Amino acid sequence: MLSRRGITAAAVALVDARGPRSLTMAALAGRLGVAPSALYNHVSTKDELLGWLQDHVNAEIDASAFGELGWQAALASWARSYRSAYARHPALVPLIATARVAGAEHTVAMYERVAAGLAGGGWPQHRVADAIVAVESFVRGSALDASAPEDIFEPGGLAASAPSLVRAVRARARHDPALAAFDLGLGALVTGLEAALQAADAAPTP
Amino acid sequence: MLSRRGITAAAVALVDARGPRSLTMAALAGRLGVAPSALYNHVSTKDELLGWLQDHVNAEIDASAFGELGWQAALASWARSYRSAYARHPALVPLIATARVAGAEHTVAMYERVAAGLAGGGWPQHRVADAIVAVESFVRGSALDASAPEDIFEPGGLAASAPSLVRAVRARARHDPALAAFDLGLGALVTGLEAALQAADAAPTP
DNA sequence: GCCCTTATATGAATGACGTTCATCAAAGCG
DNA sequence: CGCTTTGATGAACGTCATTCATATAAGGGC
Repeated sequence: MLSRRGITAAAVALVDARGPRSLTMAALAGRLGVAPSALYNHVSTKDELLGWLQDHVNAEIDASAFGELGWQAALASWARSYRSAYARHPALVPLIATARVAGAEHTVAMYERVAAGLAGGGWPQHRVADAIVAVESFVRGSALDASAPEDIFEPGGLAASAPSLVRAVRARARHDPALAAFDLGLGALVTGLEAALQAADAAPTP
Repeated sequence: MLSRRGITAAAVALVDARGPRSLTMAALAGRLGVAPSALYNHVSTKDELLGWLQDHVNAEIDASAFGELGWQAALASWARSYRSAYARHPALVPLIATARVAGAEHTVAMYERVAAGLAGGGWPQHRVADAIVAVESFVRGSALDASAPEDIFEPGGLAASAPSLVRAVRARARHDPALAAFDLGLGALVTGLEAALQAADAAPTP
């Protein structure tokens, strides 16, 4: 029988195997051996299904480092796991990147752990959400970048007008350049957040 | 007569006024006083049109601070302008965030200026692209965040299981929290990148 | 001024796709 | 053993991107 779990798993498998455009209600039903209309007894809309997919991927994110490590290392560990989860399903990224859902079970649980970790690590209450959003924005943007074609920076016919860009792209690391950019940015972000926290401690606002 | 310029302008106006879902080839043609099939004499696919829209928004981004200011301030200025451009068209974000196009005129020109600015500011050639991607990922992620509904963090029925999250959300700035998160993250990113550059200068890699 | 080429608009048609609905079968329960 | 509920079915609908044969108008060479 159909279930949220089974539908979600089939959808993920379908997208992983055949790409984002192949996720149609008909194809999904086919993979489940069922008529398309049968899906609507369990999910009310395709957008809702996309929300399920997002929460399913978010469930793979490991935020357990909070409590074991300092907030800096834990935040970095969370961000890396976050990125890995999306990198494991690159074809899913364009589908779920723009679909943000409130109240999804695993997603809320993840935020809770991060928020508790930051507050416990000394972050002032009114900056916790901002810090989460900042890091999450970076991770999601990086996931988007990693799921894009690799030749994004190729200037094509405009190469002559963009010599510095061409030089920079040529000098880039050949192996997984998206990951190199992520590591650089994540390290910078955590370093900078630590500096911001210390500055705030020195001159606290009521 | 139809032109790329006119089609792009009409599409942007349509999305700004009526939302992303309203951008259909039929609606766009209607706004231009023309039959839908006429559009295909000028644009070969809707995806290509989305690429035009992205380049059009990117054309609004101001990267002129490079050369006038130090790379840190210039990078921050560029990022802020980047975010503003997308914030001016929030309904466009979900349409163009995932559509990355290589070789778009204004986009390449923008990258060129940033790459030249970073290289001129002392960045080693092989890290320039990574720095650009890191900042851009953050900005695009932030744009995605800003275009999402504001109640994303509301845990709904799961509030009882997420006390730290609820506290953090309640303590957030009431006025434009997405901007507060962006400012925190951007400041941190630039600070951290400066530290990374200095560390690289101290121990250079061949 | 006339023909020919080229560029562009048109309207009808096509094939996906998401979604709805009346119908039907099976399972659980008294 | 009948009733109710749950879930599956197949046909239908409306929307959409895209194609194509056709028509029209403009421009250039003679």
